[in-house]
Amino acid sequence: MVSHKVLEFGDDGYKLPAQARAPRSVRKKRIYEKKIPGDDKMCAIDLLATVAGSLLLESESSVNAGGDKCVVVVQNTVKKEFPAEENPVKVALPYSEDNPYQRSPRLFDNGQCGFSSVITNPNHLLVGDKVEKEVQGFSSLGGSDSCEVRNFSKNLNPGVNGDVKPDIVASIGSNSSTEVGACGNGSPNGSRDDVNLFSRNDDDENFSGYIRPRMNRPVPRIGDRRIRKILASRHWKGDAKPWYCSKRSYYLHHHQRSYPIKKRKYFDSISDSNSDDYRLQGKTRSRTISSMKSRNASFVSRDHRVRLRIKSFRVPELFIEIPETATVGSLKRMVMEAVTTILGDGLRVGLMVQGKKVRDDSKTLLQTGISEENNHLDSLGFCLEPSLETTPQPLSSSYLSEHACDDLTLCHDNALDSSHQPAAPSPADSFGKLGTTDHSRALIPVVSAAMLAPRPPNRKFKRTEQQLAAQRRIRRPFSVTEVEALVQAVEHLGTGRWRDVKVRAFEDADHRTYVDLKDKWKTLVHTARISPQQRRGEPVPQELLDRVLKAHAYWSQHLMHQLQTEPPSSQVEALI
DNA sequence: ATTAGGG
DNA sequence: CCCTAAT
Repeated sequence: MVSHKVLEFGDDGYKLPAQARAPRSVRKKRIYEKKIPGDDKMCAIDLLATVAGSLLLESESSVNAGGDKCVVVVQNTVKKEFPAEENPVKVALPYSEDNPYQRSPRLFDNGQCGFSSVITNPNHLLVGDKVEKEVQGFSSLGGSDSCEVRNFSKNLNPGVNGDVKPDIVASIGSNSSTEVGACGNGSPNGSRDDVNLFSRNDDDENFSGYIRPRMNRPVPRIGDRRIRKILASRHWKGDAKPWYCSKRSYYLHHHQRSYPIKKRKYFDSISDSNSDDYRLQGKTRSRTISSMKSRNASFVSRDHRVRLRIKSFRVPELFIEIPETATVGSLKRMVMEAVTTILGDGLRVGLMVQGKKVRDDSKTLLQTGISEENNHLDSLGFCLEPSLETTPQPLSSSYLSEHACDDLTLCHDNALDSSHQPAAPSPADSFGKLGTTDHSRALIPVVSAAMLAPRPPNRKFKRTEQQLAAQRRIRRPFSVTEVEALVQAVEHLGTGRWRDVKVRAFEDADHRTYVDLKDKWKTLVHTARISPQQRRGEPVPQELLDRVLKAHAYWSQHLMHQLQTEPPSSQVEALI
């Protein structure tokens, strides 16, 4: 097995750090960014089967919560303290004497940092400290060996069938008391044995990536974009060779060293694979997804470098309150229906490595740190999140789903926080309850209108520098080749049509947005105006800088003509 | 979704 | 690169 751990640079000469930020969920996919169909989709049925299968009544206990009901804890949990007044449950629930759901058990979320749902008797309303108490009680059951990862964002409509938006973190491995990822630092080593993950070298492929500005080079159009890219890469490989070595050495000597110490760790942990390599992406991604499709799936395929075995997903912490007189069968049914409801709205998979969400689907596993050598398996975690595609429209829906991931991270930080400040709950997202119409049959989400209000910013969980850094897209200096392509495009299109510039010259460079190009042009103009001594980074040929100034001047004069039309080629020629 | 400009 | 305001 050969692992690419040595620093290497693609033909375009720069290294891509491991933690390139994925597009935030908020960010819309760029229109020119093609999606690979079915990529991050999971079959809800599979998930349901999976989760349902792994649903375990790990600790079961009767808690005298008053009346004739008993409470069952479905999973271990570490108690999260939080101020009662911030407990969303305290918000008055739409319950009244004539509430149609009164006669039915209901299930709701207590608003803890993560998922926790309770099925209570009718007429029983948990409020503030009450919930706090019960939670405390449960936590003792779970012991200290487990930190349950949970986050269950619900979007519920008052009084009617609503949407349940689960954000479930699944555990990897068979150690049922160990959670990995989001909240889970409880048992750092617990999952190791249960996650098989190793890499092998693929002889057939090399993983250098190539930025390939299209410039005027026609690319053979084949249906599959990826294929096209592969061809493009190979095509360029030859062209790029001549300057590969010098580029590489340049970056070794200058760029790597010039990186802030803080960031340099990236380099150490990155694999050699360049994230610009399109070839790698489909493979690893689909592998990860598919491996999660079946419970206890084992992957023994030799065709992939990384093999993951995910024993099962785990449902979030789940509290159930049910009358003692209820039958075991009804309890089972209730749990099943609850899970079904949770999963009903469609899910997608989230990946966490060392407590940090990996949002960028285009990152390779190696870049993410998922490799045999540099594995972070201790903190490798998958979670189920509300599927954005399937996400229903109701008001808070988008809000909740957008922040579901953040909550996980926040939970994690809190779990790690020794000071253990009262964990501010996420008032809105974790709050909700499920009711049943006819005696533990269909679960009907119910929610108060207060839930629909946007969640106030949580100051206690201000994003840390690290988090912000992780969010930030990685810096990718423009290569001379790219600059050349950019200059040429601007010469033709002007400085106000960055979208066109993007399509024209950088369509295949997915990491270059038109904003990036615009910004680069801005800096290019600036660079061209300052003395060579003040310039930093890879030197841009003076010839190009001259063209930059020339084009900039030209288009400054011809703003009116910039509408839609290119200047006569003669002028362009003259421009160049 | 794009553009423009400040940070 | 990020973030925003304005289109």
